[in-house]
Amino acid sequence: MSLKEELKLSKDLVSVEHEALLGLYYTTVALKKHASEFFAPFGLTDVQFNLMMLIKHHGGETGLSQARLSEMMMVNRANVTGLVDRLEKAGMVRRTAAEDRRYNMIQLTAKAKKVLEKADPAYGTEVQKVMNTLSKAEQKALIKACEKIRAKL
Amino acid sequence: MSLKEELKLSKDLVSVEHEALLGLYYTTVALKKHASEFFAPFGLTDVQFNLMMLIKHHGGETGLSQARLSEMMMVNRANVTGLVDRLEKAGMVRRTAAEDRRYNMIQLTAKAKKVLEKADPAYGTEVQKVMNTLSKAEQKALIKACEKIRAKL
DNA sequence: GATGTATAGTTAATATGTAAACAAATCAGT
DNA sequence: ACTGATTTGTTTACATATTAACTATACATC
Repeated sequence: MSLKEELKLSKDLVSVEHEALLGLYYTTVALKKHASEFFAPFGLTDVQFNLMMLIKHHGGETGLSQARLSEMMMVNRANVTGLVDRLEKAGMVRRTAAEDRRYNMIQLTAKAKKVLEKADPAYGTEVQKVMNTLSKAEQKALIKACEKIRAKL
Repeated sequence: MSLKEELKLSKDLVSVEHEALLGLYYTTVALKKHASEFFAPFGLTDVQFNLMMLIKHHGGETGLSQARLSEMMMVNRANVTGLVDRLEKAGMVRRTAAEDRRYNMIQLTAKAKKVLEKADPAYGTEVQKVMNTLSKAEQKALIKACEKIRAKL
């Protein structure tokens, strides 16, 4: 369904460019809401799951520093402080000292690893289900289009 | 540039599906940041601009109710309360009584209309500039792909 | 007309995001 | 070795978003 229909607008959108922009925006909002609902039964938010997945898949033995996490999540350093605070309080990560004493290395706890054992493959399946609405060619075209847009920003 | 490069990942992403999803997500984040910076000189956030544009273009003589705004912005009613509070405090909108006394009809002030006179066309130009990285055909394919994804959610 | 149901807006608690200012630690160049 | 610049993480103040519980109003049906 077109955005115009979904939002019950009486007028057409201004331009195809604008429609494409809003399409991206509203689709991402909808995807985030879907992810939120998906992770609720695991006691996680989508952002918390993302942070934990980054450590699981890219943290190696040491974990990741908060600065590296903020870079990978494309968010401010200050935001990661709060995210790690809440995950630490929930018993999912711990802050560990590094050689360079400016860094906190963030590591997953056993509890987090156990939760991810279930949540990770389940989410993978869910992503497949949603995105396979598009053919492989369409998926690749979407990736390329997004890359072009990001390059222009 | 690929997401893998942008985020400086050492490993490939899990699947094309996942890459497409993350591409959408990170592109929208980048677009929102770009919009934020664009509106800062006007003393507006991107969300505030959006809300005001909806009233300008779809509010007619009466303005829009908060419930209708929440529907068009795909956000919770409770969120609109805060948005309107802040815009009212800034002198950009006013709450007006409707026949049905459950409704607040939100209208633009003269101050808001004056700001939008500049911000609206300037933003239109900016959107063209960013999105015209894609051909019209690519834009339409992007719109279609987004519609298919939203239909699956 | 009374009653039950639905809708609109607000409030409170919480999560996520930003920018700016700060302290502590490290690095670079002399 | 010292000095100045940079980097990391935190704090504060704020904007945006959610859910749940609440009030006020309107509607539907008997």
